[in-house]
Amino acid sequence: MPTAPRPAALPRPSLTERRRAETQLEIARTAAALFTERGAAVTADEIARAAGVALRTFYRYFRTKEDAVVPLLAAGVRQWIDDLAAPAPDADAPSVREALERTARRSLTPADEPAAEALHWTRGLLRAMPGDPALRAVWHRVHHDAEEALVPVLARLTGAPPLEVRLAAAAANTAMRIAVEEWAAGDEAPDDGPEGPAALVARCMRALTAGLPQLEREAEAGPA
Amino acid sequence: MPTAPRPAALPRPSLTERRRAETQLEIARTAAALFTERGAAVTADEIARAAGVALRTFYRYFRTKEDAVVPLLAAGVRQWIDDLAAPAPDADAPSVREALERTARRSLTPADEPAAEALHWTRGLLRAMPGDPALRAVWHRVHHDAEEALVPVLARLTGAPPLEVRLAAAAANTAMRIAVEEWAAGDEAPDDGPEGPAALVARCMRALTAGLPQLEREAEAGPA
DNA sequence: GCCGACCTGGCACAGTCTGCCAATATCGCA
DNA sequence: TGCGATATTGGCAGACTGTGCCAGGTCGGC
Repeated sequence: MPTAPRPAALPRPSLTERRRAETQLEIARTAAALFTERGAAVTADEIARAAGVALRTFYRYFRTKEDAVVPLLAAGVRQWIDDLAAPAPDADAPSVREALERTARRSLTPADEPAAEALHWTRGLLRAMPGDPALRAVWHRVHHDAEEALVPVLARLTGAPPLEVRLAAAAANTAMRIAVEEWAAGDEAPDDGPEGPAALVARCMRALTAGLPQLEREAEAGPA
Repeated sequence: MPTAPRPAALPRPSLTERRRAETQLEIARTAAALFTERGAAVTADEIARAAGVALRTFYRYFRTKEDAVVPLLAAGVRQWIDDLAAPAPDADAPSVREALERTARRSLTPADEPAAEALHWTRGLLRAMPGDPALRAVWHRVHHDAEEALVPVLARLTGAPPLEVRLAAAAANTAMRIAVEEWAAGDEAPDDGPEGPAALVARCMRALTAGLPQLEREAEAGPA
């Protein structure tokens, strides 16, 4: 994860560090813009030039061409998990399911400009994915990492045995992924419609953590 | 999907076709062997030479280097979905959940040599994945395709609305993925131990489709 | 025996990604 | 203010990936 995990107590990220972060974000933005409009056809050199850096520099910021969009795609998920991991300040402890749903909602309701921007680019990139397998691979890698990061958090929150924790992490992560995918596939013009991503993720989270009653009904055999 | 979808009613796959399939499987085996022992370091040229074909020929069978192992990784999943899609012959229609669990079990209980071999290589490849992101990407791509293939099948079986169907497909697919991953991570010497993949997938499927009660319990806040 | 379809291999080439070195900017310290 | 330590940047060479193109070989039908 390229986003620096600095101790959060330093008011001065050392100026050089800030420039670095700014450069990285600038490359990410450029890459996202190019990918959304031309798909897999864009070359690493193009991204680098458009972002105003040399090709060699680009590869110092990102290991692969597609990695350039990871900061944008991972922003929401990262905030979600961090939020979930933070001990609830004053709210009396709800069930873990409620905590998952609440934090997921919050992570999909952009609070500041960067969050809104990341969500916007995520939508654009998701729409470009059907035609670009490599881009889809990044999306799945982001969620694979999220699933792994979710495990220790849920282990602490539930105290359940390892396999159950993994399944819970996978279920929660899947709810988040599908909610965002479905939202991005929809065609509401502005970024927030009647069925925004936050509302969707709540429905998905509830369905996946509370069980899928549709599967228990007797199978109504259709025609051959 | 490289595996040819021929009509199943032809006893003669045309000899040339058989040679082709044999060559493809041979390349896949070779690639799996090399990947399991040396990880991402193997080159496409090595795989091709070891399989006895030219580099150019290798790329006629597979679009990318890692794609070479897809026939092995996808075999089980493919059989699972086909089995689920086939109308139950004589058994009285159980719930969809039971059908999912039963077919999943069956797909992880190798019936013939090729199935056992695919499972064996899958295990080896999964163990090589932590050190090889590209290999992990193939694994996730296989499961992404499986999730998509599952949607129409579950739509027919349940008659549920689109979003619920997608969630059910994702849940079932996740159960399968995690069961195999956990089985591969275990250290039972032979291919089948006390907790084989079939038993594991049954547990995972039940947990993910019937709900996760652990998440509903009050969160027992641990120490800060 | 000839012809067309297909598989195969070799070659050239654009693109990806890395190692190495020189030039430049920044920071800490005297 | 000036100097050395450190870090960022860019250019270049090179291995590897993946594709288009063309030539040679095999198998089938006419």
